Amino acid sequence: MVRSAGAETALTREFFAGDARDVAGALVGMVLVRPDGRKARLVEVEAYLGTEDPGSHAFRGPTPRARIMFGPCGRLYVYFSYGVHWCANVVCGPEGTASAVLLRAAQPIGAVPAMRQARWHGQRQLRDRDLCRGPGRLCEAFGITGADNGLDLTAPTGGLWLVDDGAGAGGEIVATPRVGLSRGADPLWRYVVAGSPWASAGPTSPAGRGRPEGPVPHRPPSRLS
DNA sequence: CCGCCGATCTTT
DNA sequence: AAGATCGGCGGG
Repeated sequence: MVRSAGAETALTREFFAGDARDVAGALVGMVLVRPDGRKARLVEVEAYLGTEDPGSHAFRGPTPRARIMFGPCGRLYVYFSYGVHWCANVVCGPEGTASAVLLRAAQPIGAVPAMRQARWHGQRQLRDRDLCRGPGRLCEAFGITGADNGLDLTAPTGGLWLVDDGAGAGGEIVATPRVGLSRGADPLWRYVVAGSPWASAGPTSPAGRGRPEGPVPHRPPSRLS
C-alpha cells in the first residue's frame, strides 16, 4: 500500500481481526504513539495463538490473567513478568478466541528524552538503543503498566495507539522461534527486522545466532492491503 | 560481547 | 516451582 510520507493512519480494529501471525508481520514497521509525543517503530514482535498454543497464557483457557485476550481485538493485554516487568500485547482475532501479538522491541523516534526519563533508574544514562529493546523495557519507556490492561488501542481516548506512517519496517522481516519459551518454542512466530540494532536479538545479533529462521508467510489484513 | 545470578510477583 | 525479563557483575 502506498501512503504519502508523513501521513499517519491510525490502525483500526479491522487491522487486528485476522490471524495473529499475519497481524504480527504487518505490525513490524508500525509506530506506537503516546499523546505526549513518545513514538517508537516496532522492529520485533511475537504471535501467540491462544488455546491451541502451549506458549500462550491463554492455553489454559480464560483464567483471570488471560481474560482480556478472549475479548475484542485491538485491546492491550498487559501482564507482569518475573515479578519485575510489565509486557504488552495486542489482542487479535475474533471475540471468543484468544490470540495476541507481544510487542518486543522498537526504535525510538519521538520524544526520546521522555522515554529516557521513564527508563531512568538513577544510575547511568541509557543509550537510545536500550530504551525499547525488549518487552519490559518497551513498556517502561512508554509507561505501560497493569493499569493499561484492556485499553483500546484503536481509540485515541485510551492514551496509547498505533499508526502507520508509511515508512515501513526499513528492512527485510524474517521469522524466527519465539524467545524465552520452554513449551511452544519450535514454530517461527517471532517477526523481526533482520539485523536491526533495535531488536532484542536477531539473526545477526548474538542472541539470535544459529537459530532457525524462515520467510514471513505474510498476508496483509484484507482491508488494509 | 558473553554468561551467571538475583529480584519478586503470578500462576500452576 | 517455573515463568513471554532485566540489570549488574565478572570474565574474555
